[in-house]
Amino acid sequence: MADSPKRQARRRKIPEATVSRLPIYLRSLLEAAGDGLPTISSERLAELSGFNAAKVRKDLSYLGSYGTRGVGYDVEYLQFQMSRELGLTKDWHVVIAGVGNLGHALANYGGFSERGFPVAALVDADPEVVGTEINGIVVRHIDELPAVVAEEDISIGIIATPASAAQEVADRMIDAGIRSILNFAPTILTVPPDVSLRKVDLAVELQILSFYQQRRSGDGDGSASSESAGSGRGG
Amino acid sequence: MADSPKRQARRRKIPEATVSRLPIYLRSLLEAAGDGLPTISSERLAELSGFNAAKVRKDLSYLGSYGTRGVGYDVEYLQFQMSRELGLTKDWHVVIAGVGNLGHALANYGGFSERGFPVAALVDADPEVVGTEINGIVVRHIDELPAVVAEEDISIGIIATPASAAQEVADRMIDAGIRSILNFAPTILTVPPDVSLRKVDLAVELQILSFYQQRRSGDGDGSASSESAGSGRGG
DNA sequence: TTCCGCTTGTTCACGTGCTCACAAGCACGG
DNA sequence: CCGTGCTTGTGAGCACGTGAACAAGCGGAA
Repeated sequence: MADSPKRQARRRKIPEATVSRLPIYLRSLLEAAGDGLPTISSERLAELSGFNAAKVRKDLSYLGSYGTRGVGYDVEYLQFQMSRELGLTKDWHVVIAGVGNLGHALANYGGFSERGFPVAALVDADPEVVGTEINGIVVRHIDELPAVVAEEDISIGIIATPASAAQEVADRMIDAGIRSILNFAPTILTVPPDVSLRKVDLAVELQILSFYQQRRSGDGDGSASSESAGSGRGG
Repeated sequence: MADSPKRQARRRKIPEATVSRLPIYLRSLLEAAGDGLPTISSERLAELSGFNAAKVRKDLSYLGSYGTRGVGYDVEYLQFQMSRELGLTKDWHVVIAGVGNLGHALANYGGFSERGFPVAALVDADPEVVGTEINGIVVRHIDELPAVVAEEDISIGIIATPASAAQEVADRMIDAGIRSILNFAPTILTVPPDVSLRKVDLAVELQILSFYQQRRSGDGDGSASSESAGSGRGG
């Protein structure tokens, strides 16, 4: 399907805040598709995704004019366009570095493959675990990373090592050609500007919750709503 | 130690973006404490935490004037004040709902207790797993949640169930008196405004990485750095 | 005491993101 | 064909977060 030349706004830069919401919209569309309705309004999509309708419309407008006024958005078509934009038309192979508690769980977690991110390899530095098999994948030594990346066509690296090893693992991943890294280790990583880095720190999330709970207990103040998606719509 | 009455800016509301960075600063301070230096400059703290010095100073100023011009911040004192502000002077007991792959891993993950969030209870709906023991904790049935919360003095709930069960589990947690929830299920939860909700969606993080990688491959454009907190930061 | 170097705390200007409000535009009925 | 109802797409104003720049202020040296 060629680009419809209606508007030239296509392919312009999409705000970071919008990008972080696109996956939520996509998930909501999948839900909506189950209802059998051919189209969906921005208001309904807002309900499903936990944002407000105006934000939904503005976000979707960055992708192009895929809606029909008076009707809504074609569910299937929007789903396709969004998948394409997010690069989900192909699978992205993932390597997990560090097969401790967390790495082990991630390797067994089915949610990745389901959503197009199959775990294709596991690496670790401990000779004790190298060679063991998890969920059908044999753990290899981290020294073999460049070979593993090439063989398995890896694009994304997940760091699930202790904090002390994280930076070195990141460096090795980058050397091996990986340009997208998801870091679970509770430490700050430094990467070149052409590498995308995101981090998930479980303890930090709990500490943020702790802050607001503390405030609520201490003050008589009631403002404690957190952030994105899901904060209470009192309805 | 009573509040110094120098400035009345104490106890003012702290921006959400700043709150999400406080745990990072605190972690950096712990690192810095290992160096033995009694004080730390905003520049050094910026280096350790991955932000810039101006942001660090502004963030810290929300907590009060705890620095000394020409010298820096007293590491130990700042650490104490920040812990107090984050509510980390006491342990917060956590219950994990859903003992599947992820819940199991979280229960075994030592990082929580270490940082003041001991996992005090596990609940599940599956009679098959109720009664089994994980990391010294016996899994109880989710119907017992109110009793569990009372007995173990639980303040924070972690949802590690399938998406389909997440909303009901959240409702039950709130009924049981929990006011802080961390959601790992890939779905939008609705909670009353007096409940804090944060979410971690692993697949979403990968999809965001996928977006930037896709862009880099497709376009000749090289802008892809991320580094949000949790929204997100985001961060 | 006075001067000097250093680092904080704060102010200001800017950019990004969010919300509101409404014109544009499509489908459908008469 | 034309009017009506409904929903998108977008422009403008506003709130929030960020970065640079600088005055305020502390400690130490002379």
